[in-house]
Amino acid sequence: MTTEDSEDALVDGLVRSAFQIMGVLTRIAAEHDLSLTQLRVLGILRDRRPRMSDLAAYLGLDKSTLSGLIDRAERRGLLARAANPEDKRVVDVLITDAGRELTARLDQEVRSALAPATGRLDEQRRRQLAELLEPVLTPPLALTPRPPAQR
Amino acid sequence: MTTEDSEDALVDGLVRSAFQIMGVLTRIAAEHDLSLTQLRVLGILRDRRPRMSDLAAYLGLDKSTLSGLIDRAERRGLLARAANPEDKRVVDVLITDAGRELTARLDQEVRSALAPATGRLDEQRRRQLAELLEPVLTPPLALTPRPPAQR
DNA sequence: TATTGTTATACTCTATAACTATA
DNA sequence: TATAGTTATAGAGTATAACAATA
Repeated sequence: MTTEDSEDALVDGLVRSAFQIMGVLTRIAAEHDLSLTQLRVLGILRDRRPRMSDLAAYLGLDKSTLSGLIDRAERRGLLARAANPEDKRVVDVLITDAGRELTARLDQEVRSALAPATGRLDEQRRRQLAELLEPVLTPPLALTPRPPAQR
Repeated sequence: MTTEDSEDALVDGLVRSAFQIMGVLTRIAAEHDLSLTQLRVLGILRDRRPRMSDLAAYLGLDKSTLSGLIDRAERRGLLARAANPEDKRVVDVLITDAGRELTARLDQEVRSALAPATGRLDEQRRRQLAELLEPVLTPPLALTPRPPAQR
């Protein structure tokens, strides 16, 4: 118990914190009739306008799954589909003003909900924790540009 | 961007790491035909034998949801229901030997999958990160004992 | 009466397979 | 032929409501 490997201890902590964070995100999403995935999509679209297939790949979902997901959010006016002029097969996804407003509200609620937890560290430790987390994080896949050659 | 509040930066990092960890857990669970929740239940049952209602509350799920979840895992022989002698209404849930073996394998796969990420920190920093994470973590609800008075 | 758990129902999430349109 | 996306279908996850058994 006291003999735990530093790597094991870190994985335990990361997994526990992941479940805790997901619990908060899931609850807040549900309070706005959103699924966790929809909340995540809104967050992604805040500063990106990907095509369906790239978004699906980024989320690790099948294209067909994303179709339904986008359908439901589009019906609620949170995001929209748009034709891609360069390739008529492609459908781009973008956030609407309503979606952006909701996302800002969700973002605020998440920060408030986590404040009691993050507030248990002082300013310096918070910064230190964020810094130590950085190298562990996978860089977010770049969804935006589209290099003409490889793909 | 450089002017970000330390609390905001920490929340961003925690949320990103949560999605990353959940991605790994979901993939590994799926490779064994398990849902993320089932994987989590197996992990919980490793050292606990809760009643249905407590497990549901701990997971933030409705009792009816848990019934189906336990049904499917029980059909696969990973866990079992048992009558509670003290209260005939109660159903306890426990892991089977097969469930325990699978859980150990899953645990190993998770650690391997995360090794490239955690390995980006040296021994000392790993320990430091785990320590800083500790105060942020909600203590896991005690599922085991059952104080006779309150509850 | 209140609590524990299951069942019936309905909707969302998810993947696979088959399809259409475009490249 | 290959790629992008949708639709049809089916199973799992989820909650609400109604119910049975027990307290």
